[in-house]
Amino acid sequence: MNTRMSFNEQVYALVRAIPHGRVLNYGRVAMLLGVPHGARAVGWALSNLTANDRGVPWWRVVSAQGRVSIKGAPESAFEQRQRLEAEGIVFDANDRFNLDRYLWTPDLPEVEAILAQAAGDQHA
DNA sequence: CAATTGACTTGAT
DNA sequence: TATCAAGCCAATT
Repeated sequence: MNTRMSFNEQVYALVRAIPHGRVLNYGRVAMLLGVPHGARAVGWALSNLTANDRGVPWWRVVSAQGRVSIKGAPESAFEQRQRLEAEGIVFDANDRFNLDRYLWTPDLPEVEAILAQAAGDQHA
């Protein structure tokens, strides 16, 4: 076996595991995947999400500053905010929220299990 | 194989 | 606190 998932696929697998009402910033996703400075790569991966990848809660991935960040698509940014608010996340007057309060902090073993299972499903 | 592109981050101003 | 410039990375061309 050892069907290695591409970085993008690993990103999708991890994002899929983010619990309802919790969030993860781009940099942390990269870090959990073993790439400490791959934040931009994570953004690139999510920007390439298509209708086929539905099921990936992309709105739970935010900036390290506690704000939504979708360039060139104000509508999508608004949609992201609405989805987050629907899950209980409260924004302040500056369109920001306390990241530490909603940040998902999975254990490393947990992350590995998630990736391993995703890789397995893909194989099957 | 080099250049380009982005839903990022951080440190300096 | 708000801006700006430089790093950093995977995927695409």
